[in-house]
Amino acid sequence: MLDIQVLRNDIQSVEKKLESRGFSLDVACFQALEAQRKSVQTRTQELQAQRNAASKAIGVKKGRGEDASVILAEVASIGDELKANEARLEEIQEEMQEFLLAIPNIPHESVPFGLSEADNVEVMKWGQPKHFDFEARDHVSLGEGLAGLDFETAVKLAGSRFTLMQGPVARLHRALGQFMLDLHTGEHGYVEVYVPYMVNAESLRGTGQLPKFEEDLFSVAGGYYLIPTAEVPVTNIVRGEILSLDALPMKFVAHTPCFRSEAGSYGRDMRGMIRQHQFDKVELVQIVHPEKSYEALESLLGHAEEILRRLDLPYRVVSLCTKDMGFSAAKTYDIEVWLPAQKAYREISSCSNFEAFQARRMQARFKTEGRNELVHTLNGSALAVGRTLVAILENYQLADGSVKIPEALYPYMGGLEVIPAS
RNA sequence: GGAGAGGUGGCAGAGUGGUCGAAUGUACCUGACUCGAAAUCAGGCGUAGGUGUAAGCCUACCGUGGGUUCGAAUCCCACCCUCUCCGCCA
Repeated sequence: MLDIQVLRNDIQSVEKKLESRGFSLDVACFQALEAQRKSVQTRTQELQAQRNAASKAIGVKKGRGEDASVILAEVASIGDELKANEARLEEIQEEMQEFLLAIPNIPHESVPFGLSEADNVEVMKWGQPKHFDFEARDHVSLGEGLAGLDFETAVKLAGSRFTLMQGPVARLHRALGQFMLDLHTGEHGYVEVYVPYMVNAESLRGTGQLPKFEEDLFSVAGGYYLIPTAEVPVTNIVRGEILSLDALPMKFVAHTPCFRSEAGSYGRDMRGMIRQHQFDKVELVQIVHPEKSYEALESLLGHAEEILRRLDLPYRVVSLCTKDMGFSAAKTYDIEVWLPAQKAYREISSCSNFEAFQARRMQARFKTEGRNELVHTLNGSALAVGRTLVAILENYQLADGSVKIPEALYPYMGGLEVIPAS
């Protein structure tokens, strides 16, 4: 959510900045609402003050045993107008809230301008895409050859966009989650958290998934939603809190499944486990002082990259352009890993600084001299576990269809160094 | 699932229709005293919003949402949550 004061004072410049992400801000609507709000609110508060004064006077008179019928008659005449004004004010404020909740974040000045994915800017590249002296197979073919990935049975169990993993491949998947958690807690200073996999609507509003993107979520009985990312429960830890200055920065890591309806992506990535309704992810979240958030974004990105380096997987980092960024982000880096079968870099992590956008929705603040200030929030995948598994299968494949285990994972694989083709 | 108790400021804890945004204690901040500290004394100390150049003034908030009333922390209704006991369960 944007600061309403900024909209009041300088809506033109906000409009211009949002244009760069392809969002057209309805300035006239805002100004009309704001004008109404101002007059109705002023009048309402005036009437409330009158009523309060009269009620107080009645109390005083009655306390003395005097007659209060004159004032009572007076205050009765306020009643209807007050009620009407209060009701109207509430309507206007709700409308205003809805309006504000639907506005995306303003891109940071360092974000490249662009109107499509093609305008994303490559920031750096690490490692050499491997070439094989045989035709590289994709993870679906490899996984089935290892008796490790079974999409047909997953369809029977649940439907499309689910995976059944078995044997060493299932173990490799588990190993990856463990490896990532251990690295971030052991070397990068994150506190491991275990969180609910279902959350309420308020949490989703806090991080920006609601009210605009309900169709991307799975909702379940009882008013809960399955989390689309650990970002939601983890970031909402600080919702409604006023933190002490020395509590910052807070750094959390969580390994959770994520559930996404993938509405609107029919036909995209239907093959394999690139795009699933359920996938595991290790998520980093930082709650930081506003002056430190861009520093924090770079370090968080580095923490995610470190996983790929230790696994020796070639990748590149791109800075998303204005149009391609998510709703809540002020700046986003994607990390893309090399997939030999697709001969392309594919997204495996997304690291974003939300500045105060989520904090304002959540009312997450910290105490400074004299007043309370909104924190900045950041998060990033480090990494998407399923896609990392895909990357390992494809990058570590051997000519006979067996797959080597990255050395960093040996301790987690009980000595297994190669998953043999069956 | 059954029975009971309860949700008030950072914490503890009063307040059951009226000058209550809320006593008191404690924590915290400032000042005095002190060589310094402790103790003591004085003052300050919630959040959000409106309005104003400002000082300030005003409004809302006592789990949440409704209702009754001139007036609600206090009365009524619904919901949420916490605790205790019983049952069940990983």
